[in-house]
Amino acid sequence: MAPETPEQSRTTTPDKAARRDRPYHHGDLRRALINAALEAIAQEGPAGISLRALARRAGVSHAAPTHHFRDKAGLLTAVAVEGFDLLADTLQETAERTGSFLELGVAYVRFALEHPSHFAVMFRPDLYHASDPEVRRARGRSTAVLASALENLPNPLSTQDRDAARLAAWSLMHGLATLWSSGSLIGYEDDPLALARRVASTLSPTPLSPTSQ
Amino acid sequence: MAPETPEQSRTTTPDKAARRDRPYHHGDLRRALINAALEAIAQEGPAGISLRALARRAGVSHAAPTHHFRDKAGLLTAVAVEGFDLLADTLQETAERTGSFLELGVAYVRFALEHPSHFAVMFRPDLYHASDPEVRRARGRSTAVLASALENLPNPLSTQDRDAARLAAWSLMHGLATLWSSGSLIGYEDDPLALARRVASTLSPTPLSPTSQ
DNA sequence: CCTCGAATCTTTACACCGACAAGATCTCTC
DNA sequence: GAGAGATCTTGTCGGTGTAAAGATTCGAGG
Repeated sequence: MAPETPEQSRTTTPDKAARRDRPYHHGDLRRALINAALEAIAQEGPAGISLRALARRAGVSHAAPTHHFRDKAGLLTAVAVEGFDLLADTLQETAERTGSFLELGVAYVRFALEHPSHFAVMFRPDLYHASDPEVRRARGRSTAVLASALENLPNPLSTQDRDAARLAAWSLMHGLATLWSSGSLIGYEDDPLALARRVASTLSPTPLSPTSQ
Repeated sequence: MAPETPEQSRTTTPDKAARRDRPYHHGDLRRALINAALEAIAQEGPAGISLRALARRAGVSHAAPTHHFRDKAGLLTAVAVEGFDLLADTLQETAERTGSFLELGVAYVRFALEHPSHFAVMFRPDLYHASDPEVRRARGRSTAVLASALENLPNPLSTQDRDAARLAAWSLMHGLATLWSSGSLIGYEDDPLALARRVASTLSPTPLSPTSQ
């Protein structure tokens, strides 16, 4: 790595390189740090990241992150907030588009697969400031969307215990996503989304929703 | 803390104090470190523990753990092994005693509640040496017991897709246990075992097994 | 009993990390 | 265009994981 090029090109590769001719202000260090964190978490897990390494990766000094996130937990708090908002968006969109109970479960698992770094942080409140108002808001939105979607859907669940049924649906998909992302599902087939469909069908015996494949 | 008492009392409180008159060899440092780790994990999570703090707690120098566990991940590997063996024992005993599908699920959740430190490590392979032969053995035993127990039980599940049903049962209880221990279940009732019963009943609509309360 | 190798523990050292404080540089508003 | 505030740097401190080398104790074989 030799970023000795003295030309004043602005943001040719804004993500990866640590350029020395960078202007004093990074431009969007906050986002760059979050992105670097997401990449690092995907590779080494949330416990393996270091603020200093992320700062190096973004081409800033080791103390630069302090001002954007108060501390390491602050950075992971931002990741959790982003994750819960993303999850809420995904669930809402899926519920409105398909109206299918099964597809909602699949969407939950798909979120865990497509955003593994977010998912690895969100449900680990010991890693971030769980009582931060932003994270409370985002988490609340996420659970609210999930609850209302399960409420308004044609219910394949035995209506005997509505609360238990909702929690069962959530637990089922969360458990599957967790087991998969922890690598505990070796020996099962290798397509987790197909697994999600088969598992979700166990809860809702309706053969297939006509709204989607 | 001033353990300056020069009396040569041997092991009056063998667990907690860091006594200076301790014999050069600890006696069972390995177990003491694991126990200290379990306590610390229960309080601060697996990410918050430090080998040096555990060594202090056990009253030995900071490098003493190296010989028993190769490194920090080695200590957590031992915790994971112990956890998987404990889980296998619990599940087997429950299956043989009650023969109830519902009770098996409840036992899974109960294990997560009664051994939170073990549970917090077991399904986080980025924290330990997941390919260690001992942990492979213990994990394999655990899943084998679970599989065979679900196989031999009177199946309340739709037999259409046996594999999916087994995975669904596992995912359901694992998800519930995970969500609970991450504190995501605020707003539900406060007894997780009762929750487990209600959730498990969602999967198996048989009202109640007569073998247990 | 005694000796010597191996197991266990200590001491020392090094690089890395998170957090803090103080100063440098840039930006933006009035 | 000047100053206030935001952003980043440099320097520092205690703590941590790991490795190497030395001290102490145990235990097996003479």
